Amino acid sequence: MPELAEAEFYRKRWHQSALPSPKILRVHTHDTKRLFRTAPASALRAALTDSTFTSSSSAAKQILFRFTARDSTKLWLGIHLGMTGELTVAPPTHTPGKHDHLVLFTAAHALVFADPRMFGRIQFHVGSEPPAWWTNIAPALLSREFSASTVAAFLQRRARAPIKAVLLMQERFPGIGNWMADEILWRAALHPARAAGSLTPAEVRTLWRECRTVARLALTTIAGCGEKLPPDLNVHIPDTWLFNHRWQKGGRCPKTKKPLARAEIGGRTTCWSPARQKLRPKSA
DNA sequence: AGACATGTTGCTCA
DNA sequence: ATGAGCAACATGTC
Repeated sequence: MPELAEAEFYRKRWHQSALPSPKILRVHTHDTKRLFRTAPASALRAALTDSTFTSSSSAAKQILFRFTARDSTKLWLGIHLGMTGELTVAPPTHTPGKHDHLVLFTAAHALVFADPRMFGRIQFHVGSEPPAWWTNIAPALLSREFSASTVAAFLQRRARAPIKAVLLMQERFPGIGNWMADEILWRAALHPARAAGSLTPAEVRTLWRECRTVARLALTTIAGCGEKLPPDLNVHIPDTWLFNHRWQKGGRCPKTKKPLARAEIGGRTTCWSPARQKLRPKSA
């Protein structure tokens, strides 16, 4: 389920387990074609073995783990979880399963990247400077650079596409995925099929604000505050969000209590509240 | 059995 | 050249 906040959740999970015992003793890889399409698995195994975990970050849907090799070379491991990727922690005796495509063994743990559908991606870089695949990620939703005017300009450029499709474009809305996009549009009271260019300046500003609010709420709710992690995903989402109702049969809008609608918009299944999100902008 | 899945990419057409 | 739409990727679940 990896969008922005889930990526951060999984990053913390690996980070907390790796930190006390940071030496990588052994590296296991499984699929070496699809997931490692930009990073040869053999080179990655050779470089990471006997390296030391140092730090980690997440940005958008991507997770970065930094290591230092024995000769003090810096190593950058990038993981994109795709649709079904997960980072878990197992005992050091863990026997990798069918979908465990990358496993890092320390003295205390096995750090497991599992991805049944293999839509994820593993990237790897050696060198003192951060790689382009990390630095090229668009400015975060919660950064200053993600401004209302930047959003407005982007919506103009994508004027004829449905706003739902535009919110999924990582080049401007890094980390937003299907559920976040629906949550944002629902809070902003904007119909997902509205053409991006049809939004009034006030609507654009509301959309911008709700992008930031949902990003902030998702991060604190799902990835937890500080270093305290919720035990599982999905447990702490309040019923006041659209999230808990969007896939339910006969689901109702938590604000209007009216039935939710579902249709394919922008190539993805979309859920919205017709009583709240109108196709035509309200006439003034 | 068949529909569907919280993502990206590469192709076609306008 | 740029943007919009869609099939493809690979596998599991309801």
